[in-house]
Amino acid sequence: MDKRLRFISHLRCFESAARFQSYSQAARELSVTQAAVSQQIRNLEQQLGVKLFSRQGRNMLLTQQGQTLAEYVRQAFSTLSSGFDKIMVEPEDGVLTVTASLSFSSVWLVPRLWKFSSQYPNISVRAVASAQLEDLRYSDIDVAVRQADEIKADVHQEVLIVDPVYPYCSPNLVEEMDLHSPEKLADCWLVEAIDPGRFSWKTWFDTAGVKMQRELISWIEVTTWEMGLNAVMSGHGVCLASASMASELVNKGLLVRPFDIPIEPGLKFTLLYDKESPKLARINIFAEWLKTELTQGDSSPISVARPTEHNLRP
Amino acid sequence: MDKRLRFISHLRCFESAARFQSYSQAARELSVTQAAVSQQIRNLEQQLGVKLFSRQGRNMLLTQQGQTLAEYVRQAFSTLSSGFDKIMVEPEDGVLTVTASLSFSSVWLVPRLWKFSSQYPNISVRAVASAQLEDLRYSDIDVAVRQADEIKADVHQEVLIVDPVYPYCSPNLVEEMDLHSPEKLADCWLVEAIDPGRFSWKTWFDTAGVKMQRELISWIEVTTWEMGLNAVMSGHGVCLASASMASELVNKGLLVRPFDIPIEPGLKFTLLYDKESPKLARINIFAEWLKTELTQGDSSPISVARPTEHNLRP
DNA sequence: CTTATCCATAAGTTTTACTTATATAACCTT
DNA sequence: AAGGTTATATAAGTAAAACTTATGGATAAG
Repeated sequence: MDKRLRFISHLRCFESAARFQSYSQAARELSVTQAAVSQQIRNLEQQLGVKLFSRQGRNMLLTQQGQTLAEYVRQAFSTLSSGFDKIMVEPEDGVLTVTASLSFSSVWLVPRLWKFSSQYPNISVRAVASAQLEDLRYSDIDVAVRQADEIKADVHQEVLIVDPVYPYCSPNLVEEMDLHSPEKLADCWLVEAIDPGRFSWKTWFDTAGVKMQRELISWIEVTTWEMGLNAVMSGHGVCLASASMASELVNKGLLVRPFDIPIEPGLKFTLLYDKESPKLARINIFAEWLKTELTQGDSSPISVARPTEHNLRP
Repeated sequence: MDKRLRFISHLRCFESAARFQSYSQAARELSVTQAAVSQQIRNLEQQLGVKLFSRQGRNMLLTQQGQTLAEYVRQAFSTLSSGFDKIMVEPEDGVLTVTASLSFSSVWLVPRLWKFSSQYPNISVRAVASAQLEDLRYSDIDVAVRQADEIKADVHQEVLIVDPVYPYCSPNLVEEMDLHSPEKLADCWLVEAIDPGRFSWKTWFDTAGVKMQRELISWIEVTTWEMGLNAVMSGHGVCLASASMASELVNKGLLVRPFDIPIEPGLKFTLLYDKESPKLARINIFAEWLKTELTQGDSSPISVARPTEHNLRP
């Protein structure tokens, strides 16, 4: 056993710092402080008796010897990763833990899980609702589905669909309020998220070419898409929602889309998982099913206003 | 950065245990306790979620997955060792620290270092005398020369010579005591080490075919070969010493070998160094010089009794 | 010149890796 | 069968390593 392998744990810091040429960035990657990285590398240099980095202002450049070692370390780490991959593969069958927002979980995912289960009876899906993205690398959660324009996470990301966002309300309200033009919406209660971002009623009215006077409208504020949908389903105003999320309710005749005017680009649905997960086989099956289900789920609305001339849709 | 590399330091225990199929032997190799190895491997198995060993009575057999991982780890470690080798090579020039027994250091090595230095002026040798073999892997000592039949050490060993052991005394004593037959030695003071092992006067007399009566002989006990040589050099009796150690003194006419009857196999001189030392180039130069010097140093004695018929020498 | 960013270092804190002690099982010898 | 030896497993305790926090110095950019 090579005695120099006693310092093997230091090599993680070394390899990361070598790649970034920066201790701070290495520290971020490894989720430790800069000082920890600095000390580990100093320690490694002392033990090996070799100077691996030379400081150039704020950059840590590799010495010739540092470059040589970095190459070998990279190769060794790659070999180890391959070894781990080889022994850590789980079969397709088994449990899969999926996390998504409360809205998506309750409105979309959970109502459809029976479909997945009947198609893949040997895969058991456990749904976990969470407001934030959960850790996918170091926790026991395997897959996440999130709705956001950009997700900062150090895992694999895959856009499933970009879901247009339309107004939705109960069928009764369409008749009751005679909703045949976008302007008429100003007479209704409008349901809006506390922090809607791009998916605000203002954005929609702009898209529809209608001038909105916020102070003349009655507002209902909600914290989740689900709450919005639940509100309008019982006749309380009109809300904005993505087509997929509303599709089940529309299919059941509980909601209609009064105007076929979307906010686009719509709501991005992203699938996230750890590329190094031993459950990759299982995750891939779920991902395919999810993608299919999301794209097929956008069926035509039962009742909808015709497009105006400046907003033609195929 | 592969998150599974967090467990990289556990892989030392794993690889050793895999090779030995024994935690105890791994523990010995790594200089830790069996319990430490057991816990590290249990930890690794838990973290990876993979069973790596299965117990068969007193053996720890690798599972299929354990075997697979062991192969990858071996390969990765080999790559790292190569990397270390590549960056840790020192040039031929520089300092070399040599350890040897007090006797060899003072009687043989130090008096000859000027020869090495003039031949290799860019290599500076530092001689360290020690009663025991020093640690060559984790200390700053590069090379050891020891005299012993068997040396237990986890480093590279190379027999330099097997040096015959003869009686030596001052030239005056040969005349004074008329030492023309081995039997005459019983009338002299005999110098012997406290724990001579194979190199006792009894062994020599047996070799010479002379019956020794210990209680009729006057004894001087010494702790080192050097002390013995110093004693007889000043006329105090006869001591046993290896040819090389005595050669300088013989050449200078300070000692003679009264009888050309050796104890053989003689005293084994072994060179030891760490095969992974960055100073290998330097060590090899020193080793070659040492070997040459030791074999050339066994010159003929100035005054010696002729061999008897049952102890002919070429 | 000021501000921001980066690494180096010392001191303190937390976590990991180790040791010791003991239990259990397997193996060997008489 | 009994007794002794050898091997690993585990719990509790200890020591060492790895980390954090705080601070200083250097550099780069505005």
